[in-house]
Amino acid sequence: MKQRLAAIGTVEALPHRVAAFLSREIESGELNPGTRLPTEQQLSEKFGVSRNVVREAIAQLRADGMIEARQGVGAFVLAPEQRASIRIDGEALKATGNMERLFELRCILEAESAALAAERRRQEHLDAIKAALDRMSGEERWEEGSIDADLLFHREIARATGNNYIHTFISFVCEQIRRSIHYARLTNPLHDLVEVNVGEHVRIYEALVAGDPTAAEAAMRAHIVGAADRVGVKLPASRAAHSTGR
Amino acid sequence: MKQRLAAIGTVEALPHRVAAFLSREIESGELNPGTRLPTEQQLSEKFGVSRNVVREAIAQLRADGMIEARQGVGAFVLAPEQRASIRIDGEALKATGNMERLFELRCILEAESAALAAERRRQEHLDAIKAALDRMSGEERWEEGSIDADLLFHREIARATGNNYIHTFISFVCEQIRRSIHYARLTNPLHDLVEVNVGEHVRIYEALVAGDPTAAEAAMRAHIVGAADRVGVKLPASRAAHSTGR
DNA sequence: CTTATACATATCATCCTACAACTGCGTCGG
DNA sequence: CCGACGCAGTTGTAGGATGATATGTATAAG
Repeated sequence: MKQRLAAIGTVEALPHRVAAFLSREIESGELNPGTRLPTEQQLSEKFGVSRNVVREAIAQLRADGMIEARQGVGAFVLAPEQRASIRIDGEALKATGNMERLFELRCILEAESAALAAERRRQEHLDAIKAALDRMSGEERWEEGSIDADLLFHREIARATGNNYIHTFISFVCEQIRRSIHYARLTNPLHDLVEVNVGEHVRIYEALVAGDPTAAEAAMRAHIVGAADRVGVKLPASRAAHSTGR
Repeated sequence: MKQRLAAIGTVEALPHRVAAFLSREIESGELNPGTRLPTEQQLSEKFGVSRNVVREAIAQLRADGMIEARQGVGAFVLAPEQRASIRIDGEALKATGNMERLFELRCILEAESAALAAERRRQEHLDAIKAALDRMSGEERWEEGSIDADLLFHREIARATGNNYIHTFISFVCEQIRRSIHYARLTNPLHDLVEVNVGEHVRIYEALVAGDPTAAEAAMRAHIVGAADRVGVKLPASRAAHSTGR
C-alpha cells in the first residue's frame, strides 16, 4: 500500500516530509512508546520513496530523541521521558494564535531576565548593551540594521544573566519574532514609531545601570507589550500588562 | 565456539561522528556563518566515508538549524540568529552548574505559569491537577510512581495556561530534572520529605482553585526552591527566593 | 531431556553507482 | 548589447550490494 505524503505548495524535501509524518504519528499516540517501527524496507514502500530517504528521516527523529535504532533489531519509539533533547520547530509558529503565545512566553522570560540582569550585570555587559542601543538609535528608520541591533540588545541582556539556558531560549524566541516583524512591515508603516521604541529601550538600560531589578522588569514588560502591539499582536489580557513590579 | 567479541564501548555511528565534527567546527567559529561547506563528495573523501553518511550528517545539522542546503548550489553555515529551531542536549546538563541554571529557568517559567493558570484554569484543568495531586499523595514513598504524578501535576498546570509553548518548555525542563532526581536519590535519603513535598503542592493547588495568581506564583516559587534544595541544587541567591508576589 | 553450538534469518549500517533536478555561468547567435 | 541556450557542478533521489549485529531455530553432544 502506497501512502501519499502531503505535498503542499512548497517543495519540502522528502526526508523532512517522512520525518514529519512519523513524528505526527508518534506525537498523536498512534505509535506508542516501545513499539517497533516498520522496517526501512516497509517504510520506503509505504511512502514510495527510497530507503535512503527513510534513513535520513529516521536519522532526524533519532537526533530529536524520538526513536532509538538498534542494529539488527529495528527502530523503537521512545517515551517522552527518555528523550535527551528538545526541539521546537519554527514552522509551527505560523499557525494562528501562536504569535500571541510566543510573545507571552517572551514577556515572561525577558521580564525575569531583565530583573536578573539588573542584579548580575558587570561593566562588560553594560558596555555591550549600550553599544547595541547606540547602533539602534543611530538608525533613522526601523529596518534591517536597527532591528538587528534591537535583537542584539535583548540577547545581550539575556547574556548578562549568566544563564546560558535563558540566553538560548530568548535568542530563539527573538529570532522567531524577527520574522513576524519582517512580515508585519509589509502591511503596516512602522517607521514613525522609532522614537517610541528607542525610548523604551533606554528606560530598560537605565534600570540596568542603576541595578534596579524591579524597574528593569517593569520597563521590559512595558516594552514587550508595546512591541507586540506595534507588530499587530494583541497580548491576551493578563498579568503581562501588570508592569507594577513585585 | 569462538566467542564473539562483545562490542563494548560501541563506536558511535558514523553520521553522528561526522555531524559532531562539523558541529564543532561551526561552533568554534572555524566555519563562519555564510561560508559554504565542502561538497558532499569532498567531505566523503575527507572523512573516508560514503556520501550517504555525509548526507545523514548534514541532514542532522540541517534539522538543528545549523546549516542550510540549497540544491544545485551547496550547503551554507547559518548564523545562530537565523536558526529555525532550538535544541537542548540533555548531555550538556551534566556540566557543573548547568543544573542550577536549569532550575533557575524552571523557576521563572513555572512561577509565571502558575500565575497564568490561576487566571485561566477551567474546571477540567483543576480536575486534572487534582487527580495528579491525589496520585502523588497516595504514595507512601517518593519514588517512580509519585514522581510521575509530581511531574504530571506541573505539566497540567502548564497546560492550564492555554499556551502550548509554555507547556512544551516546562515539559522538557521537568524531564531533565527527573533525571537529576533519579541520580540524587542514590546518595540522599529523600523519603521522609514526602509530606513536605505534598504540602507544597497542595498550597499551589489551593491557590489555583481560589484563582489567586499572586498566591499561586508565590507557592510555586517556594516549592521549586524547596525542590531544588531537596535534590541538592542550590539556587543562586537571587530574586528567585523573593516569593513575596508582586 | 538439557545444553550448547552452529546455522539461517531479519534488520540496520554502510557503500556504491546512476540519474534527476536545480543553479550559476559562460558561450553563442541575433 | 543582450537574451537564449547549453554545460558543468551540486544537491536530491533511487535502488542494489555488502557488512555488522541481534534473534530465533535446528542440530548434536552430554
